[in-house]
Amino acid sequence: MAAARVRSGGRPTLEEVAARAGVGRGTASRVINGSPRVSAQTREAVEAAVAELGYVPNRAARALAGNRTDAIALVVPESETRFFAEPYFSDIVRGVGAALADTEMQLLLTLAGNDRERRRLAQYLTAHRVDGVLLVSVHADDPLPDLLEQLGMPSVISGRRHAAETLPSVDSDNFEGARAAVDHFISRGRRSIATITGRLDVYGAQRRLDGYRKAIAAAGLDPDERLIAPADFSEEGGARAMRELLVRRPDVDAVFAASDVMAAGARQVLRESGRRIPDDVGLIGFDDSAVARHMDPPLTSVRQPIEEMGRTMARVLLQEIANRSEDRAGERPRIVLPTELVVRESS
Amino acid sequence: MAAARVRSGGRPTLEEVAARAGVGRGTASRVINGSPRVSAQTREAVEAAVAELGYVPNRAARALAGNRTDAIALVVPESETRFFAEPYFSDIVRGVGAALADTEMQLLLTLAGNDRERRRLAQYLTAHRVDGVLLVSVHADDPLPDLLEQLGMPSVISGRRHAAETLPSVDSDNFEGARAAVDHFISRGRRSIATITGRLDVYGAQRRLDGYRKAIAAAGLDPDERLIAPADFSEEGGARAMRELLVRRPDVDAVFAASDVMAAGARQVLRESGRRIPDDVGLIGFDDSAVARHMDPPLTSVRQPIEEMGRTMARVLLQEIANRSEDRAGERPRIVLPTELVVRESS
DNA sequence: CGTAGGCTTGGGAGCGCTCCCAGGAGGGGT
DNA sequence: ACCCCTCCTGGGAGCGCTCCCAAGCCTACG
Repeated sequence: MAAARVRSGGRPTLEEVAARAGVGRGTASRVINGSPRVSAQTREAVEAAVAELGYVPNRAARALAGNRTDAIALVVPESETRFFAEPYFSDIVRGVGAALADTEMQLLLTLAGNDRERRRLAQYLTAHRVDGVLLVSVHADDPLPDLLEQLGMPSVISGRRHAAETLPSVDSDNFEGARAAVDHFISRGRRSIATITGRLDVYGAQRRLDGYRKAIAAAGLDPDERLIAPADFSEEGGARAMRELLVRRPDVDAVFAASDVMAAGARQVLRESGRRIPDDVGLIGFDDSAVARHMDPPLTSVRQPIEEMGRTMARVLLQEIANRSEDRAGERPRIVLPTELVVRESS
Repeated sequence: MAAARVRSGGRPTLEEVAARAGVGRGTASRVINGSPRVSAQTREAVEAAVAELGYVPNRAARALAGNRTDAIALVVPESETRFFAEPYFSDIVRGVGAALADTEMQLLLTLAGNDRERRRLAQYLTAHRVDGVLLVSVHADDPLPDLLEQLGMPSVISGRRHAAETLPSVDSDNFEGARAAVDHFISRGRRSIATITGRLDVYGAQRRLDGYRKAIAAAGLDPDERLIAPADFSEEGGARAMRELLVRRPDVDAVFAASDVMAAGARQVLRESGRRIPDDVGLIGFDDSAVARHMDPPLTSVRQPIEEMGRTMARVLLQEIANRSEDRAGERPRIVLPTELVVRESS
């Protein structure tokens, strides 16, 4: 008895839609998944039935039968606190969200602070089945990317771990951004240009330093190592580095900090030392975050198109997922988006 | 041939675990789900097999068979931008995350700005099957809560829509918080105490106003309506309201703003008008957010235990879900958490 | 007029799990 | 010694869908 199988309560199933449209289950499925191998007439009938019944496919059933989940994870190596504090992450999420907006794809946020958690995560991700993973703010010795690669999980990384990144990646042009900042100082007649670096085990931080060096060298300035102060992307770290710089080279007349937050720390120290910005010392940050706009004076900063990076990462990942299921050989895209110097009063 | 069913590639299934442990599928399932009706010996054998095979249950299969998803949605009526900008949301998420940490429950963030989206969302949520929904920052005429209630979806609301809220809710004591703020002003000898309200279609904002009125009346002060300026929780709104207040009652000597952000707007205007805080005018905010601590002077503010609200909401929701599946009658908990006045220099 | 080939179509098999029933093994009471 | 419970256990049924095979239909061509 076919009718017996069509229960009336609860949510409609594919079977019910098919019955209503007077077609088979397979055909109904084809229509719903946009297969071209359906006659126009049939398609219409099924679509009508879907509308009338308010049918929405059951995600779990789909996942089970189709061996996919229509979900991707964004893995952030941070605690909730920092995740929400850093505008970087929210911009990424916004971009990813935008790229996924007209997709069925669902976004899972996964915060995993330490390596142990991240190791477990790999298993977890493959078991709970997401179709792909976006990795953000990964440091060089993170085990997760390799684990995911071994497990054959499509992944995209923001930035990269090192020059020979094997995963598909989306990065901004840290090198050129840094160079532009230093060139800007040079064009304004600054000569003792220092830099405060981020953690150098982060590839992007290294590239910013490379860009700084390149610009100094290209201008024929003295490449004094005392003008390079390492820090850790934190405000306090920026302040500490600035103090060192003032001791080592009191004549410094420009500082390129590898993040706005570090620039904020540096600014504080410069103030306390009685130096005026930009009159005595020019200051440039990196990220062009809200911090930069609200600083006093407003901070010149290298803008990264973070939201676009998020959008691009999502697109690349979707492509990777499609490639894999079609068994096509992927060519591991490695995308670099341009940065832009936003000039304000601090330089 | 039993062995034929046990494929070796891919992730292990329950069946494989059961075979390895030398028990039936049902028994293995019982162990994994912590049923008490298993002998200690059997339990050990299964647990060993799980460990050896690195078995992790397939979520989709579970969801399909068990008609549940082990996932709940946090629905935020905001765009990504505001979601990340407001510390309120991050605290809620942190609390919810904490409550869910040692659960299998997964958290889905769903941002839906307008009513149309929210209407679709109800269907979406029931179809994609989450087990329950957390609603945050809902305004009085939002269709979503009623829709969810009709659909029988367990839901918990933060704050409430009106005095006769039907959904389980977790709120902070807005009334007492406001009253404490005004009482504090009164105890310091302030007499012309104004308030800047939030959007009054938000129940909490209304209650803060009620608390203000109550305190004014209790102290026998003149309840001048010109001391009440409505705004919308935004910084700009706070500034605008403050300007109005200064025109209507230039003698104002204290302002209770229904949010820290509005207090920030008010502060700006007070400064511009040449008034000193707290010497000429006392200022108190609401939320005790980071803004309050970093303001100059540091802002006295009414602290809401937002993170705890998140934690409580999650707990209540888990209870609701459990109740429903056990068909127990729920008594619709309505929880109100205490607020606390954090006194700083601005008052 | 026969047949090959292209389109559509229906529906069986199976994804991995939970639910539940029935059956076997003990244990205690009379 | 017998019966009735209780406790554990195995495995069938089925969740709603996708995949895929085979069958039906039609057109076009020899």
